[in-house]
Amino acid sequence: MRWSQTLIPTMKETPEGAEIPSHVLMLRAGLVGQLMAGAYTYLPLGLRALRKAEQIVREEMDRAGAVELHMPALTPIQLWQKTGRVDAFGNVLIQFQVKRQNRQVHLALGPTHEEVVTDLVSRYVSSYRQLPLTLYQIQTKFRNEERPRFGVLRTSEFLMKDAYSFDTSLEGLNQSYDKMYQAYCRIFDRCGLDYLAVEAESGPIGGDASHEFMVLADNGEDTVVHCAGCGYAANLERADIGQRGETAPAAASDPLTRVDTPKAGSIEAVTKMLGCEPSAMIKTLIYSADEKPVAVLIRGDHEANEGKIRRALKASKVELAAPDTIQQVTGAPVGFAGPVGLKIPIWADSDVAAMASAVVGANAADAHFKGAVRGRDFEVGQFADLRNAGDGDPCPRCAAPLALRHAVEVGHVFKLGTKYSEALSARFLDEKEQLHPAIMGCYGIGVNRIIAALVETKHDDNGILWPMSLAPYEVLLAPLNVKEKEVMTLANQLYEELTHASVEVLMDDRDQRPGVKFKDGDLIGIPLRVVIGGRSLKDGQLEIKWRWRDAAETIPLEGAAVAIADLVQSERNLSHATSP
RNA sequence: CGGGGCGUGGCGCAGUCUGGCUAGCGCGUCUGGUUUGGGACCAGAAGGUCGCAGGUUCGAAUCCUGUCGCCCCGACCA
Repeated sequence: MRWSQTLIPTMKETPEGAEIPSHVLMLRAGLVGQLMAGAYTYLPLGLRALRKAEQIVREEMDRAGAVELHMPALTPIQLWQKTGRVDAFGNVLIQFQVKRQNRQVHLALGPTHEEVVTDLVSRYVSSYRQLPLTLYQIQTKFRNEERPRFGVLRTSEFLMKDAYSFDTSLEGLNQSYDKMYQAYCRIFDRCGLDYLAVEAESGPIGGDASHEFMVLADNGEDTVVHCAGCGYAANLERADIGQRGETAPAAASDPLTRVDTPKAGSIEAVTKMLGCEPSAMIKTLIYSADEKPVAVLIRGDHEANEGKIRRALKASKVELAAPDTIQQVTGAPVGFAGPVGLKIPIWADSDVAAMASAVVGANAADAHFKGAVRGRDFEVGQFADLRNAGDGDPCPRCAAPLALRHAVEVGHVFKLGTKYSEALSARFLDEKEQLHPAIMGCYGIGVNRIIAALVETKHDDNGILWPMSLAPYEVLLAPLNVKEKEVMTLANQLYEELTHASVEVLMDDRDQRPGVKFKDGDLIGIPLRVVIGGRSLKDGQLEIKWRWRDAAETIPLEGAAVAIADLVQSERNLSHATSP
């Protein structure tokens, strides 16, 4: 492609509103353009990178035995009603009605396709002989994000590879899952991403096992917990915490004292007023577990984890109680709950066990207790791990300190079980003529996020550092002065030769000064730059430079196309190990 | 949904507090010329409903009311 004939609107300055590197660079390099919040046009350069990521995903899915199909993004609302996900998705599901002759048709844009694919399988699969089967598609998904952000990292419309496996047994599911897991590793390796496969919460979608593929990045929305000692890695939502000293509280001599804490309904306000540390306080959170109130005690400097609470209580639904429930249960407004005198079941995080005496809410407006001692002033029904891990907490496997890191989720695999196959009657007959729901797994990759995560993590001060596998073009041909006949004759000849050798070449044929071409070239990050003109040409040489190296080299003009094509080929063959 | 910030030629900004000539600056664009190894220089030119609507005023980019949009923090996120 000749630069003058395509659209690569590079920008010298950072557009207003772009803050994180991927957003800034994708806009500045002319990869994407914004239409509105959460909706971006993929410009020619960005689309090429996206297509490359898509193709890598497709190749590895095919290699893993998955088969591609394409389902409609337009779906009937009834399908979502059958599985109860109209409510589960809520405002995220984009719904609308259209008129068809004399009736209204209620539709939804697919945010994911468990329903559609399961419905499909229920129509065509009826025998164990047809299973296992893994179907996938690469398609635009629609989710009405409450708040799109971070440029292309979180948008309302995005390209997703979604795969669904159907098996006759749990062993089968495990095999299908492992195949996808391995395929994901190959995909992200080929894309040159530094990723971590972490244990993840499978969420209300159901299922018993789940992994997320995370690219570590400071601007990532997710938090993962990682143990450098043994390699344990998990999403913060899911991360277990190692053994904590559940020692009995020291016999405290402090009396239980009621103190006035007017309007201090938060940990921060109380610590300020009483001059104590958050770690000397106990937060008393009133949850509604399957509609029944329960108190959960968490040390003041810790964060409650609803998933852990739900599992500990063996409840199917847990949420913070409504203010009026709290008022009714504690006799106080939100912010002043405490365990002393509470009549509902009391659970506590393990760390609460080791607290000698604590500051707690007094179950009365504008009041707290100092010197509350477990066993004397209140009792805890049961202890469990109910909080988020923190930096330095012990690893659940090896007890080494855990580290918290931000990350971008690029892929997610999980075992679904039979939730959808039961709801939508995707059943098969086994060899004993028994009817069973298919056992499902589902596997997603955010294709746009591959690109955004790559840019986010692989750049320098001058621009993007594409790996060969995702680069919009492999070679940037830069004739320094397009008005010199000799230079352009050579450039055109090289362009033709390289193109015929199946090298993807972008030729900067703009009538611009060298500085402009170099700056733009670095910004868009094409791996190999070939300069024609100037000093080197006088000596019968071309200058070549890898984007990620500081120094340029020269190669003889004679046989240059072959030499460059060889360089490109060898770089293509490398894994990401040597590219950035 | 709560909190904060911002809307002025294609891009980045000043001007708004304290209303007052023809709305400026840098980049980019166009024309002509000189240049050509890290975002050149000279001369000339085009390009604006100051987000939108209403109000106050002799007079509004500027003050008031409403509204739309974008960004950030938080809540939410199968």
